[in-house]
Amino acid sequence: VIASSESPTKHKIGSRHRNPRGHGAELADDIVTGALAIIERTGSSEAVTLRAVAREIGIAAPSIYAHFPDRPAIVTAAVARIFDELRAAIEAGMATRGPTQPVECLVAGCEAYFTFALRNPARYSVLFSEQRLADADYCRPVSIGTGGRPLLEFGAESFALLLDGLEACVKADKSTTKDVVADATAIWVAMHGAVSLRTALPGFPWPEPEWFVRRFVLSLGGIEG
Amino acid sequence: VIASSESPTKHKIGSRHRNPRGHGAELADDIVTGALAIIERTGSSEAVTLRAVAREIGIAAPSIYAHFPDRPAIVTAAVARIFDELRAAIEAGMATRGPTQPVECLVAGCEAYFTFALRNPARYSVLFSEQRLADADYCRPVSIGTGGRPLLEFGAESFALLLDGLEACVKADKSTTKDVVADATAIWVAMHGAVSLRTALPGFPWPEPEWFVRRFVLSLGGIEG
DNA sequence: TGTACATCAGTGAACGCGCGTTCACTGATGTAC
DNA sequence: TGTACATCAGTGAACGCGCGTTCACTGATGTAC
Repeated sequence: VIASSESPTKHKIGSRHRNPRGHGAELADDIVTGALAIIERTGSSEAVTLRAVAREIGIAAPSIYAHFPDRPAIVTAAVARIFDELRAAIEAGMATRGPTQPVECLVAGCEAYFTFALRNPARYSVLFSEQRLADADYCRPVSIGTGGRPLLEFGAESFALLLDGLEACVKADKSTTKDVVADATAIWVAMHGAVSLRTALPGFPWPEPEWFVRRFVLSLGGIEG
Repeated sequence: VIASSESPTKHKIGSRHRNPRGHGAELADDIVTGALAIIERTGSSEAVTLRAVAREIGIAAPSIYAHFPDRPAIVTAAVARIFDELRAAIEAGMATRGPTQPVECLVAGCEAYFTFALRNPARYSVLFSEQRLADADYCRPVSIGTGGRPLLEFGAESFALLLDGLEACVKADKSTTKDVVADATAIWVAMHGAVSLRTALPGFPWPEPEWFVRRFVLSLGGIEG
């Protein structure tokens, strides 16, 4: 048994320095970052075990308990970060079009959603993974806000961007939809199905992403019907 | 340590009789049935471990190796059964309409798909689970048959029913689609997104299934555009 | 200024568990001679 | 008809692994007096 050399598989053991006094909470950020790295590398949130995260960032496994009560809590924190990245991507996409082009603005936002999911398949797939949502407890009903808008716990801002985008089309007489929430939901689920199946079955002869997005937005959004 | 009483958690240990000579292959069926029971109970194909299946049907774990090389092979066999149930459900749905009602026939088939998924969420969720598809090896390209139809390894008959249904609408001048395969794909992914998100987020204020199905089929299929 | 003490930010060893997999085996049933 | 043998359909014990979780601990840093 060779004991002196460091194992190359445990790449980060000892690479981390103890946080100075009063900065202990910074480890929580590192834990989430480690979890994201594992999700990225394995493509699955199942691989985010306490021990794997500890290995990833070079700490002992029990140290995690000071910051997270259990495994799902780590994944939930990682998901919150991913939802924030997604929202930022959609906002950046929509910002490429001015308020005088509501249809193109909506399409650009949806294309940004699609592109984010295709470029970050591992990150995206965790967001609405049944596995994860069963671990966390998302069976309780979503409360409803003004205008019949559902108040989601996660992804609320992203869904609001979609609702706002479609509503802007209605106000500019570009959409004939009678139920913005229902039609936005239809656009969302269609895009989700497209990206998740595309990721799961990369060998299938998929249409171009742009074709999908435009078709979903225009057909399901009641635009140039 | 109490050793005499049978543990109530291992409900089926010893409940199974050895197959008669020449009927050893029948255990393979029981293994798949056990796997389906576990999928149904846990909602996940991850829970289908060799030991869990063995426990379920009352055999020793190593007995499985005579019939399946590894864990994913069991799940794949279970998935083949589920795809067959799905195809039968779609066929039954489409059979309620005659060939003179191609649009309603297509809608009925898609409603059957939707209903199957909502009534059997655990079974359905395994079919296109990224987890499972990563375990199996579905990254290789799907070959293309006549008319640009993809030749899927699983679910081919179900997808063919959708293609046939939409093509019948085109032939009856009910659909203006220019690309049957692409539009059928759009309908499929939209329905998949709807059922999988509905299952994952039961608390969301979802529209009625019938509304979703009709909207997807008519809008994305180029019917009464 | 010195020193005892409290707190913080973690660690290392150990536990019991379920897992995939291997190995040699068992006992019933058929078959060749 | 008897009997040795081959085959079939499994079993039971054991292995090493990674996991969540617990427990008592360590060592540096700040603080009260």
